[in-house]
Amino acid sequence: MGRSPCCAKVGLNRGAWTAQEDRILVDYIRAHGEGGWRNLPKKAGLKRCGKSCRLRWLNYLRPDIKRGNITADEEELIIRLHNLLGNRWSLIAGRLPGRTDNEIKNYWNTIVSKKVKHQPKPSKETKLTKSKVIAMSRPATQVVRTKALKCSRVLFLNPPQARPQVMQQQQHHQADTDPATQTNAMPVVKSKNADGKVPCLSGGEDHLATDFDFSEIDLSEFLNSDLSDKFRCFDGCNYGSYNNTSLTSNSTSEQAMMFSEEMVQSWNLGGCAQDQANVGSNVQSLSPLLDCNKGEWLASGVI
DNA sequence: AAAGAATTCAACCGCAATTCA
DNA sequence: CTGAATTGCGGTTGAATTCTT
Repeated sequence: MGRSPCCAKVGLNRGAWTAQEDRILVDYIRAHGEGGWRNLPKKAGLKRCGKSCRLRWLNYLRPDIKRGNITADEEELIIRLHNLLGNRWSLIAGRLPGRTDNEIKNYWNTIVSKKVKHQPKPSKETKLTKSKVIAMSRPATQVVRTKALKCSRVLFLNPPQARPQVMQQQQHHQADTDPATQTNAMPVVKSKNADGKVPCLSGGEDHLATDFDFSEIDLSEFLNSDLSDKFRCFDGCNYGSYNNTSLTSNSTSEQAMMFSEEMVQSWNLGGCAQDQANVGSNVQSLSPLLDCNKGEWLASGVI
């Protein structure tokens, strides 16, 4: 016996939604909340398939939908995320508040893919960030992952130990409460190999930042390679605590984002320009890959 | 101004993943 | 544990709109 259809399609409206249908759907969801899509049309009095109602709500009627053109910053982020994640539109949309997966998918298919296709390879003189170079110089078809993979462990870069000059700045600004100028305590995250045999990506415990060249890591390639399975990630409960953020295996993706962003800010206080660029690029590249679902992490390419 | 071509994007479809009984 | 029901996702379609000739 095959799967039963999501709804009886006979007698249902199809095609573009009318203003009246929109109003009925919005009113119903305001009163009863989201979910129960299968029975929603009958209860709300709509001659629509439940799936259609869900799609209409998520892609168009939701109050937090952002209207207007995609900005240049958003486009850059889309390109970078697509380079890392492939056509996983919902994950990409999750990093662009107010944008829907459908919108981003359409935008990519109509605008960005053409731009990337016709993008000339950057010359040595062209000043581009590492992420831009990665995004623009690779074919869009390199990463093809149609579904997120669930993993039980997560790859995480071992942050460098605090540099002396950063520690001084940090003490200097300790009483500063202005968020625009506030500096944060350096994160101290120790790698811990469970059996001591599997190498940690950072190169081992107490590895100094100066000994570790972030520029040698191409995170997206790493995550998509067989190597990713051979490296051990942090297996302790606590990946690090920092300011008010503690990153654990139970952290939400928002906390992971905040954590990585704070680390970038903090690292950017010290080190040479190249260090800052490399660290920022790698950590920011990593954060979109992190997602949390009931304590289990999702990461592209790491199983 | 009109016709055809090209583009855009909302909506649909089928399948996979997840939840539920 | 199993199978059905439900939800979510990405690919595709086609009507509406815009552009070009």
